[in-house]
Amino acid sequence: MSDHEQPPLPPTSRLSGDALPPVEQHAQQYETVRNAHETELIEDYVELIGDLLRHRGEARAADIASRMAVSQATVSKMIRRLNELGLVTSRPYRSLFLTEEGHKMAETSRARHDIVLHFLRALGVRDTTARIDAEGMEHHVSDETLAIMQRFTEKHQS
Amino acid sequence: MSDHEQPPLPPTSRLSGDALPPVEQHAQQYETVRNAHETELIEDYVELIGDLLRHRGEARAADIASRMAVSQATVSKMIRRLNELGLVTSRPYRSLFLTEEGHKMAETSRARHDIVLHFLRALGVRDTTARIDAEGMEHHVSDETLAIMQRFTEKHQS
DNA sequence: CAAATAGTTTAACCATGGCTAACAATTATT
DNA sequence: AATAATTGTTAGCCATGGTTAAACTATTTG
Repeated sequence: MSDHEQPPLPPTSRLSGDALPPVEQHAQQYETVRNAHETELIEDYVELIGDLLRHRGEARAADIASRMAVSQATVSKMIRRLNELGLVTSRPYRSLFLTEEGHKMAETSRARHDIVLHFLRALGVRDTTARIDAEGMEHHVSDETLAIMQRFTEKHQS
Repeated sequence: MSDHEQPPLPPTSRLSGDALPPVEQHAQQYETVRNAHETELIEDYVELIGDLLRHRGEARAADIASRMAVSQATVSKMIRRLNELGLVTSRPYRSLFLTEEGHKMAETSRARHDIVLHFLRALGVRDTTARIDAEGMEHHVSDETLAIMQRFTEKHQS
């Protein structure tokens, strides 16, 4: 369907029963996933804080806790981490705010999230399902794939 | 804990700058992702063991370690867990084998993995990227989306 | 057959991200 | 203003999934 630059597909378009990828490539796949996992949660928190600020004007720990379905203690601990990472500023009993860097991360995450979500809907996935899938998928979609998803969505939007 | 967010929420499908999903739905999204993470690694190991058995006839800890880019100690520990979970059988210093249940999990994972991978390629994603993305995405794609991906791939396969 | 090498396991450690329970501070109610 | 309720923090616990280093087993080879 896509007449975007067709990548030069390797000679072997492998089917399921095919050879394993070479060790280094295989290893790199798993490494990429592990690295994604490290930043995933951080990004989720930052993205949510950004969303809360945008829509509610403030981001309180209690809201984060209920939206993430996690205890307040967990959120509190996480906020300390985000603070150490220079992503948020927080004064006790006050709303959180994002630093410059945190804001950038939130924007990037939200953009990525939206692209995936809209793509899934354009594909024909039901809204509720699309939201759940997007939440999980967003951290594992490369920029290359993201670009393709975006073009696809634009094209298939009536 | 109680939810003091009362603003009326507009109907679902709107664009990025829009209202947050209702708390329960939002919470469920994150919960689903957390649950996926719990089984993800297990499935990756089992899937890899299945692949090694299929292609190499045996699955040694050393192979798993190098393909996962992880230390042998980590693999050893993980194998113990898989054992406790009734997914593999292992005798010390011998090749691993999958139990009935392990085999089923491996098959399911591989099928899911293949659907995502083929879908990405059909979309126009380059092979190397598709492999990396598929590895990360496979555990976060619902059955509904999976079915849609499969149909898409069949249709767009030239 | 003994020794070297390769493979496997164990022990001890670390960071992460959950949890509960107890406490502290703020805000709301009466 | 006093008290109640909500919100936030801290401390201590647990499981997971990594790590290195050392010990043990199996296999290969001189």
